[in-house]
Amino acid sequence: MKHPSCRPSIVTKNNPKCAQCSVRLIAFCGILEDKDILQLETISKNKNIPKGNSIFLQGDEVKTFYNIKQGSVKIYKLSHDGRKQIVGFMYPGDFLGMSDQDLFTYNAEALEDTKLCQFNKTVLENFFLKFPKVESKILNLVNHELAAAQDQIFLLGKYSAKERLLQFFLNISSQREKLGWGGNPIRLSMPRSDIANYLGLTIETVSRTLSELKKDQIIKMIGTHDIFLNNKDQIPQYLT
Amino acid sequence: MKHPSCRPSIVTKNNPKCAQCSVRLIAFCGILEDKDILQLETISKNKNIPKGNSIFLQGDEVKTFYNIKQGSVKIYKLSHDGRKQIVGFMYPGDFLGMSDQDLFTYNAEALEDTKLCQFNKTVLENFFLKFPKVESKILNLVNHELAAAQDQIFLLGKYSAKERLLQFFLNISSQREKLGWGGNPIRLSMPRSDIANYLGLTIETVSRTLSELKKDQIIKMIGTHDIFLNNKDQIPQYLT
DNA sequence: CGAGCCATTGAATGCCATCAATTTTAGTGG
DNA sequence: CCACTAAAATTGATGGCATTCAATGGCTCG
Repeated sequence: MKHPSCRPSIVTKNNPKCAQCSVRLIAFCGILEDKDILQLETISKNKNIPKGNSIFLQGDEVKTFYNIKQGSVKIYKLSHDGRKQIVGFMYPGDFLGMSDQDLFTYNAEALEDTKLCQFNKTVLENFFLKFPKVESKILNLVNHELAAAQDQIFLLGKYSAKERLLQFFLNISSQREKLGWGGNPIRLSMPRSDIANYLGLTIETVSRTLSELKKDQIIKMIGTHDIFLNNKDQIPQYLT
Repeated sequence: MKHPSCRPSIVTKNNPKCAQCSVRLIAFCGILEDKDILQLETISKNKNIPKGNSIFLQGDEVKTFYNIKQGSVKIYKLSHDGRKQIVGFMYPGDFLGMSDQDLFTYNAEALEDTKLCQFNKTVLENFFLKFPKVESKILNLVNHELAAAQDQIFLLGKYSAKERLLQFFLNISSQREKLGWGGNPIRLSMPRSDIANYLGLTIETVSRTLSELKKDQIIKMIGTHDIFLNNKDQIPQYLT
């Protein structure tokens, strides 16, 4: 800490500097013009979540919304008998915390060190009244999430293990492209156990299937978490 | 047609009479007061879809929204190689047609003779500008749909055949209760093939599992489409 | 460099799918 | 109302893909 002007490294601090935010173009705040986004800045706070930490838990009261600026997050549900199912992964630009319930129906946990923009629920809802198009934008994002969930239902209901993994890789690829990063190769920010759980498979099946995909020259792996898709354009044909 | 005042039996006609609509309390229009709902009435049309007919198809342009007044609808996706996956069923009070895309990503088909309230997309979106809380209500409904889709992901990823069927019955039961009908017995408005497809199973497995549930006295069937849940309150414990 | 976790590979089991046949239901017309 | 027919549902026999159980290999990080 060199200068007195440096804030202490607390988890929550003000002044997110929305105007030059890296996810502004794809996030909900992107529909606000420069003059209006200053108002949003005054009601938002930065929050850093270290890898492996929870952002909120199933059963917690919904009183905060989040915007992901950096990192990645897994969303999972627990049944009363302890079974766990990951229902989604979220990435920079995604809006987190919307619910039709008063309590969260799922857990959110950081897969890597993650930076969030945090809003008080009531305050942001009042902000909607002044800028209705912000709420429209969020409706749009939720609809997008719903479409993704329906795709996942298709995957779980009809795809083989090999198809599930390939579809998963393509999803990550297009996610990266949306963020302006390269769509190939891709990086898996989660362990095999999370991939398996998300895809309705076991770790062993994921591992075996990856070995097959490597043998068949469909993918190439650099280490255990970076994957190059060999004929990426050919893959979608035999899915969807 | 006894009186000249009777309209011809066309599929689409005006004057839905929102004020005394049977689904008003649970549908999106329920947040409007009596004086405001008259304005909604002027932009809505009635539409009847006979059993088995499509409401819209995957790839169709999104230019109409629907509100289900009576009947039931199945939502399903097709992959390019012809595989089909039902991703949801919709019932009276549900809002149909929202999308983040310009084209529908799924098909909607009436499971029984169904009555809809129809809105032009652009017109209803302009209506939102005048009554923003209508859009808030729809955001709420979409969030509810998303939560249901996440539940279905859990079901497909972690539940056994027996659990899938029981969960499905409980869902229908609570749907009926929301409509003020009895939650037990329940009526299946779709054939076995649709149940199987929705639950990620085959017709044969559904049939076999139903036989087991009957043998174990967990359900009692009246005909092939009416089901009485014997100890309904006990069932949820061993799910969720 | 070693400990512990994560990933991979192997062998055997099991649940649900597939293939096949029968029974029941529902719809139609005599 | 009943016979007739086609579709839907049920039941049986077999098989396969992914799981489960078990062991080995390979990172990663103190």
